[in-house]
Amino acid sequence: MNIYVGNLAYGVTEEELREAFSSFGEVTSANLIIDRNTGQSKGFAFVEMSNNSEADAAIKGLNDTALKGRNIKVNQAKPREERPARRPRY
DNA sequence: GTTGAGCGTT
Repeated sequence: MNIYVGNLAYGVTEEELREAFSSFGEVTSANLIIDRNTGQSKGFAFVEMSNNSEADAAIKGLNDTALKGRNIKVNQAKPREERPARRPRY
């Protein structure tokens, strides 16, 4: 179960996300999205949990709750969009 | 400041 976490404060880390979600169940992985160009957080992240019922509980329990001073948005993540591959010149 | 990456042809 992949979980999308948006509206994050820039100061939030993957560890903090993992801790927050681990209180609802086992966190398989936490992935805080960082802009590759600026090196700054994009303000959202993805948390993967092994048990989907626990994940659902985490979504309900953490959605729209304060984290580092900002209310986070938690939802089931959509499949990552495949980026257009750059192709060789004709 | 809300849906992810990087390799740098996948």
